[in-house]
Amino acid sequence: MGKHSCYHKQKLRKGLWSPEEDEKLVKHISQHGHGCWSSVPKLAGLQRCGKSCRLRWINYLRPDLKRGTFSQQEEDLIIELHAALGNRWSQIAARLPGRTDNEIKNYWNSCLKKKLKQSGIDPNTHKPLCETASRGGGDGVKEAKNNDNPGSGNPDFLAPNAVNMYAEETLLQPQNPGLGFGLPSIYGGGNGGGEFEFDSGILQWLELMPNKGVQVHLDGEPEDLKWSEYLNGAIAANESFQERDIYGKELH
DNA sequence: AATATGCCCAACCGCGATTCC
DNA sequence: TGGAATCGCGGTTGGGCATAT
Repeated sequence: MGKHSCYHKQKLRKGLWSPEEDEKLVKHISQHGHGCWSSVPKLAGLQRCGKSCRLRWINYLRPDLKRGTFSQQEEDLIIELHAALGNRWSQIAARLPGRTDNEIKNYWNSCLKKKLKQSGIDPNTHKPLCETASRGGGDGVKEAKNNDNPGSGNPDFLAPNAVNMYAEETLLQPQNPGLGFGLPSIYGGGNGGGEFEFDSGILQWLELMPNKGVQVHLDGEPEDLKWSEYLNGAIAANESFQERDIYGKELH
């Protein structure tokens, strides 16, 4: 079978780190850098494996970590990035300074997924739940493995009705030269809105995202909302989502 | 007040990718 | 060039805390 775990090699400590261990690790890395992780525990005087030391440093001890609750902007960005990248937590984390992939992954699994579901959106596909349910979709991480991530090349990735993600045109101007493709539309749909398309410029593209919003159509009039505002509205309108749109307007 | 249940999050595990020798 | 060592990622687990009963 697979490679055996480093924890089996010798009597190494497992579980939560003590303040003393943290102190040793921080002291060692601040003085010498981490170098080769497998040699860190020995040099730092720790009964841990290198892998555990690396994880502890990256997820908890690094001085540039932000910690604390996620801001609304961060939350928006995670949702947007997840829609584009799927469960590529390290890539998502790279776009959120001071946050770790583990932290984002946990936040997604414990909080954002739930929030999206409450708003009637499948957190795996970012499609309306009624749509995914009709295709025999369900829940859970397992599905994410089935190449069902949006942004991982699924050509079938369509959008919730009446919701258009848009990028403000101004963002496509001077500071972002060289973008050779049109306005992105994660959630196309509505009146013939776009399919989910992007090319290798996806990361450049995502740099435009923070000011992007959601366009909802109320009584035929488009209204621009921030993604977070859309989500909150959607959650409030949760109960009738299947029959009505997020603001209670009947579908069909 | 005691117990059960649910949730959050730090840490572990397994595996593919990359680097080293 | 191939095998071993190491790194890094994403999924999963389990301990501890909060809330419900």
